[in-house]
Amino acid sequence: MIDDHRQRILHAAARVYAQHGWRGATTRRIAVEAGVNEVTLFRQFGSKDALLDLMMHECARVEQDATFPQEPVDPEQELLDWVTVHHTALVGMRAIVRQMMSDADERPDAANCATHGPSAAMAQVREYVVTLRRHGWVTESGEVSPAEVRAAVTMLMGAVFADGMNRDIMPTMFTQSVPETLRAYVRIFLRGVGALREPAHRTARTVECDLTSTIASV
Amino acid sequence: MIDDHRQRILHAAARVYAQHGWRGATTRRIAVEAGVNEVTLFRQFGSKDALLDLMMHECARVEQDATFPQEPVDPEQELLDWVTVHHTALVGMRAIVRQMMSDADERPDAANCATHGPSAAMAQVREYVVTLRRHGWVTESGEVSPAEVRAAVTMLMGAVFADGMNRDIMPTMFTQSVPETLRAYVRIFLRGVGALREPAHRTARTVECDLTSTIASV
DNA sequence: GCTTGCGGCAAGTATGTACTTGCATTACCC
DNA sequence: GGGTAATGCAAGTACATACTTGCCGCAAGC
Repeated sequence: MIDDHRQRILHAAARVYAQHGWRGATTRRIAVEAGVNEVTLFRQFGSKDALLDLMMHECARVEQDATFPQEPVDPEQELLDWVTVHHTALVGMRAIVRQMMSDADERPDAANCATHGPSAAMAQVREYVVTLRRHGWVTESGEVSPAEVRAAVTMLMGAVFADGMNRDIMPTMFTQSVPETLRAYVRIFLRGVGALREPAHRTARTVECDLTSTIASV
Repeated sequence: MIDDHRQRILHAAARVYAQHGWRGATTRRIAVEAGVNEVTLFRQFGSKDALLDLMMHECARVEQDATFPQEPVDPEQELLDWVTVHHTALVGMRAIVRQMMSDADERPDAANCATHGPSAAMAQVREYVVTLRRHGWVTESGEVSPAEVRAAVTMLMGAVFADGMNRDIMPTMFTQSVPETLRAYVRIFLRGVGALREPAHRTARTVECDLTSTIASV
């Protein structure tokens, strides 16, 4: 197959780029990594820049298949599952994302590629929060402003992003395991947006924010 | 002054490195940026690697002077002030931090340098949370586990980090202004750790997590 | 069987980069 | 005024990188 070579080169380019960045991803290194002759690389893609541009666009086309249910049943678990999928994906791509972020100045395409995934994910969570509200899981009363709900989504995404990106190089900042931490992120997020254990219109129960103990103490 | 030259070169190296990374920070570019002859650079520092290593260590020595009060009075405002200082500092350093994170693989020193600041900041917040608890601002009852409090600190730091690092290249993820967003982060954090509006031992009042409306509805 | 296209191989070109050397200039200290 | 140390300048060395060219082998299609 002809495309076999092209794919192998593209994947090799991604690996080398993830490790060494744009300048460090030399045609020689990519060729060695792909197990092909360096000249083949130029014959197939024209130039190093064209190859790396193509690699980046292919990279941006990768789609997440994590979705939220139309009808929320257990928000904490659903959010945790979703966050776990994205965290795992991010950890797998963190090296390449780091390179893209540092190359964003000189290669605008890199920024676009790195931005694509997170933006789509963000939109998903925002939509899920709307669903939660529609189903009565998120309180509508003035206690939590809509602006704060939006910021909460940003906060959750930012925390997951920072966790996935930095956990390996800043071990002192992450003393707990990934699942434990992610669950805490989700719980704090839900508490932050005033999500209830049960939809408000079904049963008027206590707030997730552990009203039980508080009310008991009052 | 002799050191005038050294300082100018070091600062120029930092600027060039922030924009182009290790490989892109060529001795020629640094020399032009510093307004000195390229040879001077070698005579002063020996080699490019020695110069950049020194620059990084100087960079890591920069200390934050933001502190928390011994006696918390208004946790939301105190945290907001602190977070704002760090966010501003991070935004000012985001270019160089991005480069350090992507160079972490090849230059371990870069990782150390980039890690130093955040680690110290993290420790400060952790300590402040302990202070809050000691002064009765953070509930001790089982509603929020200590593990979750620790994760909340990580979450807050991660969100601030991600905000400072990504706001410029992912504008779609940040629809609100910086002060607005930071305040929301802090409020969600406080709600997440179960911080009260008033210390528990002074007045048994409602929880920040808007118990007022909830209790009223019960 | 012959063409056609693709890939490997060897060599070469042009440019950039790190770093060196030798010499002239300048400024400061005694 | 002379010695000394730092700097600028011009040139050069050694190596890496992006990219080209020409030749050869090979496998598939007609």
